[in-house]
Amino acid sequence: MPELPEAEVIRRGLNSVLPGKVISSVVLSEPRSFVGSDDELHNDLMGLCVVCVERRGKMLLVRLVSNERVKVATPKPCEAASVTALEAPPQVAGVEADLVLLIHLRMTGQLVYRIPDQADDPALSGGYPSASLIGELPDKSTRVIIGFCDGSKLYFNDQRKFGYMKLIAASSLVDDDFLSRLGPEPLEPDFTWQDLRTALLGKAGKLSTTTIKAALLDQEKLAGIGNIYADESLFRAGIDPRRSVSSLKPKDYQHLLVGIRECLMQSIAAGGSTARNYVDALGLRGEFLDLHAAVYGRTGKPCPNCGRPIVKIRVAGRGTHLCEKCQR
DNA sequence: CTAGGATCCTGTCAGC
DNA sequence: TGCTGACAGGATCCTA
Repeated sequence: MPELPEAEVIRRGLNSVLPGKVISSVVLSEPRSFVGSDDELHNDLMGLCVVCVERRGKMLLVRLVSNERVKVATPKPCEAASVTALEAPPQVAGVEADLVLLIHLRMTGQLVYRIPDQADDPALSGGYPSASLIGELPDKSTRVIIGFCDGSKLYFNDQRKFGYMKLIAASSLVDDDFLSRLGPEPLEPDFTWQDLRTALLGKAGKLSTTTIKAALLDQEKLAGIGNIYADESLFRAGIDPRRSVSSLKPKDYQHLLVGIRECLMQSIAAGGSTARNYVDALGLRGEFLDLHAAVYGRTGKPCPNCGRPIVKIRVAGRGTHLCEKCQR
């Protein structure tokens, strides 16, 4: 399911094609997929020009300016070590982006960018893996279609309608219910294991009885980790997901931070991951689960470390995979 | 403060 | 073959 690495892979893909494009049409076939559609807010997208695409946790942010005549700055190249979003708002011809299209894919959302009559150009697509990534669009999972002046289109598909788009003023980003409560980014270069411990212990501090699995999934404590990377990170760190955050030693948090970073970076490099065929923003199949997953989706298969069967249990209301020998 | 469950929604799959 | 129920899990909301 789309987590931080999937969002980042999509962000990089879209950021390589969208900047400079002017929105010429918006088709909304599922009102609940666009927050504020009752007010026909989506009509405000018309005529806006894309500045850049950023990411915060699992959320994508498409920055837009209303003046379509402005010259768009060249998007910054992506650097593996720096995937930070919400940096200083980009300047376009001296004007800050004034609107932001927020996109959260939740569980089954996907974004597909298509250029008609250009079979040579690979379609950009990413998110939840389903045939809609490579099939004819729109289809029955298509919720929003954003058309651009050059004829290209961005499809927002979402089988289960949990994801959403939302248009807000750039100045209101700090007030957004979701964004304003998000925890720190684990891939921030200066994010230390002490920061990780402080974040996961939360408000209750050393008295917290929350399980480490629940804490990792809590976006207010740490941004971007979902079920797959929580399980994989804990395996790499050798930590039992049922342990409480307060029982973990400094060494555990050191190992955990390394595990989290390794998982996320490997997945981004592999083009993301999902339970089935994952197609990244360049139309390639993501390979994280195939190549690097040790426990997720491997119930009953041998632990790559000790050979004992991976077990699946329930922790924090989620399916949780672990090796009971290697994780203590 | 926390845990746990239900909720949103649809597609898939196991079992009968 | 076709039905039924369980399951998938991101985030929110409610109850205990």
